[in-house]
Amino acid sequence: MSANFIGARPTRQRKAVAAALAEVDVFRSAQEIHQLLRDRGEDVGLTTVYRTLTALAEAGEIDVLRAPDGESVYRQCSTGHHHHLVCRTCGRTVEIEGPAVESWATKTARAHGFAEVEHTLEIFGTCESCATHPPA
Amino acid sequence: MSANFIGARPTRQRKAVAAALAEVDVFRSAQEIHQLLRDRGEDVGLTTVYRTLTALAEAGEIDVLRAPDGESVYRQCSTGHHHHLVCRTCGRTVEIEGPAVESWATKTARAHGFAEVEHTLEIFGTCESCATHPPA
DNA sequence: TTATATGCAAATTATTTGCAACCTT
DNA sequence: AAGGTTGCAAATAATTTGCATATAA
Repeated sequence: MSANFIGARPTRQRKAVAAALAEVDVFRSAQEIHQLLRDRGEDVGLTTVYRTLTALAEAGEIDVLRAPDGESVYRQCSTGHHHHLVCRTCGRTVEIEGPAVESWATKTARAHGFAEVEHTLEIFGTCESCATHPPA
Repeated sequence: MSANFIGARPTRQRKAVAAALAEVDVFRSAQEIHQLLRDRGEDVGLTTVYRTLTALAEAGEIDVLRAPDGESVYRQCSTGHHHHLVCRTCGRTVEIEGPAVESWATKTARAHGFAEVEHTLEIFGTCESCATHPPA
């Protein structure tokens, strides 16, 4: 039904943020996206970038992750439950699934008397490309 | 060899922080620990609490986690690799192990060409006690 | 028109750092 | 005495909020 847009109004700035997210398979922070748009001449206020990302995340259209340094980073992902395999050097991300892990997590939690179980799982490593062509 | 202490000097404030950590099986933020010590009359500067927690974490004596709101929270854990099952209501934490998940994570990452693989995994739920006696 | 969206500036919050005074060895 | 340690105050940094202005419908 709905276009893949945010609220009721696909404004220039919202389209710009959405477009930036659509281009890469890397988790990006609000600050990075803001800078990226600025570099290409698309001026969007930092506040608006934050608001747009928050809205998209709440709508479930993008995934949020906490970078190890505490920044929130965003990425456009496929729908449904999945986890991430992230290159700690270039940030390239692969979506992965692990049905066995899902059931194990739920089972383990229940065994300890926990209900309404959720979990987070991220895998970090160095991707082949980064291992081969180390950064400058 | 080493006592379970931090740097070279077991000062009053470092002991106080270590003691506070030893008392509970809950992840606590620096701010919370600072307040807790203050309440019991053990005055320790917030800066020192931060520094002590950071040092303990780097020494591997405590675990750090990012609370969903971005705060860093700390807890004294057993040594060795493990994960956490955390009650989202009271914060009570159970340490869990999942050998199958470990190998799955590594295998999956390698299959995608990733090396030097690490992972993070936390399970959240509502513990029995909190489900039974809901908070005020 | 009219509610929604934007963006600047100011406020918040968590954490870090400069630096002088202090305490442990 | 000598160097690690402390803590206040100020500095950072990411993110949020107030509010007047601009804009999509």
